[in-house]
Amino acid sequence: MFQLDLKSRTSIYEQIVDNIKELILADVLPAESKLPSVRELSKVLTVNPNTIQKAYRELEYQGFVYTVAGLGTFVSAAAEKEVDAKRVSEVTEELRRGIRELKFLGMTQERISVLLNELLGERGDLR
Amino acid sequence: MFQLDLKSRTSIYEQIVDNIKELILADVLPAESKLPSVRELSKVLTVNPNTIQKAYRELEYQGFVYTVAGLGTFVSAAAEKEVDAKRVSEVTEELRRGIRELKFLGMTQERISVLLNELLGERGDLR
Amino acid sequence: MFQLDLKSRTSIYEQIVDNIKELILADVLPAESKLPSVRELSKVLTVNPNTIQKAYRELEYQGFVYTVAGLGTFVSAAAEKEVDAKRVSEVTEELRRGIRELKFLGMTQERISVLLNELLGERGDLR
Amino acid sequence: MFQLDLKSRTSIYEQIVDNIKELILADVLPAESKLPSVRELSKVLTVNPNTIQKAYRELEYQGFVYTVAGLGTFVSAAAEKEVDAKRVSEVTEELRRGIRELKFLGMTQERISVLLNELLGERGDLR
DNA sequence: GTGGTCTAGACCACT
DNA sequence: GTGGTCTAGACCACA
Repeated sequence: MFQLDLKSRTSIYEQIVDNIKELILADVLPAESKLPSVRELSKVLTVNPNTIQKAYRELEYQGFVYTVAGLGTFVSAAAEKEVDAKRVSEVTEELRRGIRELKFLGMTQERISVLLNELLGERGDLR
Repeated sequence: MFQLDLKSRTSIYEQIVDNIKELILADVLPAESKLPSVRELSKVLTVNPNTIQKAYRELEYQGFVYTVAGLGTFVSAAAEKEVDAKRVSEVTEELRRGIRELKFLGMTQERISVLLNELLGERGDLR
Repeated sequence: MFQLDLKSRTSIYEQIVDNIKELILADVLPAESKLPSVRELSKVLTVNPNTIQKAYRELEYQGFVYTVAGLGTFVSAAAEKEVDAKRVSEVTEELRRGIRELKFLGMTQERISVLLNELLGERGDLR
Repeated sequence: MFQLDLKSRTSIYEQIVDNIKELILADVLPAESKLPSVRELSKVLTVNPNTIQKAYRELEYQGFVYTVAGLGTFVSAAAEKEVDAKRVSEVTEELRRGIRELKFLGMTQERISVLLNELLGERGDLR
């Protein structure tokens, strides 16, 4: 399904949240499709079930999935996709900092540009 | 100098790191200028000296400042050394996350591309 | 595991760093093996947990171990990443000092050269 | 005379000691020649006089110089140059560690060899 | 004065 | 259980 990077400093449950969000947005997991059960995903990723639980709860809180007791967890229909202007400007600020830091570290503008295009292109099939 | 948000989920020392990096990158703290002493900043921010020191140490690891015991902590000259590959890959990872999140938030690849080019152009005279 | 010399002029956390590096380099602690937990080692060495953590953090900075919060600290695989230029230049500096000191001590350049070649040859099968 | 590297983590007085030892061993400062006065060197290096004092005291302790009150500090006649076997083996151990670490960091044996020859050659005119 | 280290002990988040 | 952060307060070495 996807891979975890244990060496990353982002916590495991957050990585799971991010990856599943990505899969949903890329339509690999379409609306109303069923997510793997907690136990199942727990085995696949060799991760503690509690950690999966936490990730699913977070996804639910963020409105990406909903849970039906006894049946499983399902992808929500796309509805809440208004662009959150506030969050956008926050992330923009983060990107600004990152780019500034790359300049500070001595990368030329050209190399940064190449890098950004690569990053943008990754899984760039989101339309 | 700047303010801390004690309610924030980012730790105090990280906030200090971020803020000081910001000041350095914006050239408010120019190269070779002296940072406030650990004890001084500790008083100003009403934060334990150990916490300040942790922040300063982190800034040193990231190459933003250098320390002379008995004298103080000073801003490093930008990019005076070889490009720090490790730090670059860390920042790259941050940018990757940011770009991904903009996609989450519903921005099209094209709009993101425009945004990135704007950001890259700012103060583009660093070359 | 190893012993500390409280009378030494090198700080406790540095001694811990050095000792663990030694164990890793000698493959006593192989890649992916788990280090003792902070609290555990803290008890064994009768040293404050903060001190152990400082040592572990330093080892992480130097690329010898990685940390997963909630799981533990693990030995990194050797040279899995790009050669860390920063760390290399630090070690180079240490070597420079060592060679200089041998000259101080009266060894001729030729004898030093022989010595270095011997050292380089040891376990030369790493290539 | 020589330069200090404030960014180095070795303390200033230690750098001074090392540099002067080097000058003595390279015979730039021959036996019985006079060292610059504390005040003089203090100005040249823009360093606190106390720091110079400390360096001179250390050099005296190590037998490299002697001080005549009111006259100045002078280089000792070379006498104590028996190779200190114990110290040699300590330094050798440090070099062994450093070389092992470079291997760990992914440098090939050949590159290390080149590096060591460079280091050995620096100021290699010690005979 | 400066930074650096260490302890004791508390609290939090993640697995 | 794991690591991570923070405080309060002490002591040391260097400039």
